[in-house]
Amino acid sequence: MSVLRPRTADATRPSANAHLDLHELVETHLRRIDQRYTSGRQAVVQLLATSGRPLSISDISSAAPDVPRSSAYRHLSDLQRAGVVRRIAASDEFARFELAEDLTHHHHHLLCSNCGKVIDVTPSPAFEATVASMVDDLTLEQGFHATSHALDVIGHCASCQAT
Amino acid sequence: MSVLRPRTADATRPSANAHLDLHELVETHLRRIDQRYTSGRQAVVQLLATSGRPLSISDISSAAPDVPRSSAYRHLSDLQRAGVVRRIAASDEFARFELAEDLTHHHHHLLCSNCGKVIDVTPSPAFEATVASMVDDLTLEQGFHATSHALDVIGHCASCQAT
DNA sequence: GTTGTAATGAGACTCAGTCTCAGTATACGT
DNA sequence: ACGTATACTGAGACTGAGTCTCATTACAAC
Ligand SMILES: [Mn+2]
Ligand SMILES: [Mn+2]
Ligand SMILES: [Zn+2]
Ligand SMILES: [Zn+2]
Repeated sequence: MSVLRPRTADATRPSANAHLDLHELVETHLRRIDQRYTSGRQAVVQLLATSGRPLSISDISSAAPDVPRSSAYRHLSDLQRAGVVRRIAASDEFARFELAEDLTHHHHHLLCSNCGKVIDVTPSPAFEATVASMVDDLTLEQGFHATSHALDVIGHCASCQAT
Repeated sequence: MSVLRPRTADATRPSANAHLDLHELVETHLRRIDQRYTSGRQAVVQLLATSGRPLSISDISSAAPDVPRSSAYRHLSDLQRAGVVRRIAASDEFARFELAEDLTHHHHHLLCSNCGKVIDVTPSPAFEATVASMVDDLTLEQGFHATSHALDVIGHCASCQAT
């Protein structure tokens, strides 16, 4: 039983709490590769789930100082192997991490080329349908097998436009 | 006068050779920031111009062993400052470099998540118009000022599908 | 409890990328 | 042609995000 994520479920509303569902799903994913859902991993997943944006290792370290850096790296890598976490490359030198789209929803990123900030944006279904068919076209003649796509918008965030 | 790129122009056809145009354009960009277009920089630009795909430092080093690594890094960084080169993050840990779209044309990338290979693909104008308007939509409500976009398709290249 | 396996923390280590500095090349003014 | 200022270069030291090792600890199963 973890202080970080008390799992005392409210039995009267089995599926009411999205957080419980998320963590149970994560646990399933980990179990599938014979891994346990320990408190350190829970802490990392909890951070990613509530941040609203991809987090760097520094973000994670300062938000959860009790999780050692080397463990945080390993947690993220294990969670990635389990299909729970996705690593993304931002405009700066630091990798960012977010929950896999299977556990959240498909979305894209605005990357600030000045400060490195990454902002989540969710496009309309119509947009996505268009993108998907375009991706098929691009992909076909190269003998390339597409598994996903990423539409990044590069520019300057609101705070960096003051400069 | 460089052995790497003889600039003896054929005066009878002033604009017939695209390579000459490219290098003159690069020189202009460099001059704009008080930089010279030296032979090492020429070698790097020549490689990027003829490769047909983004190159890693290793690619560049093995294709031009006479250019020291530290100089190659510096050339790329200087050329990037001059707006001639663009750095892109692939699926692996290694950065890739390509000529800026101002000097070539707008295009996108297929990233192999297995071997890290990057393939250039050029979408239709209709596609691009769609993407551009979608980008505007995504961007508007965030107070974000977009300067460019990148549509990456992640998957497995033809050679890696045999596995 | 015993045993096998997974997880952890501390810190050594790797290596892509950056920085320093002494020496060299190039442009420009006279 | 010469002097001067500034850009450029190569060698190698250095940085630091990310990885690996290993001794120890937690967990799950029987
Ligand atoms: Mn995201
Ligand atoms: Mn490209
Ligand atoms: Zn910013
Ligand atoms: Zn491949």
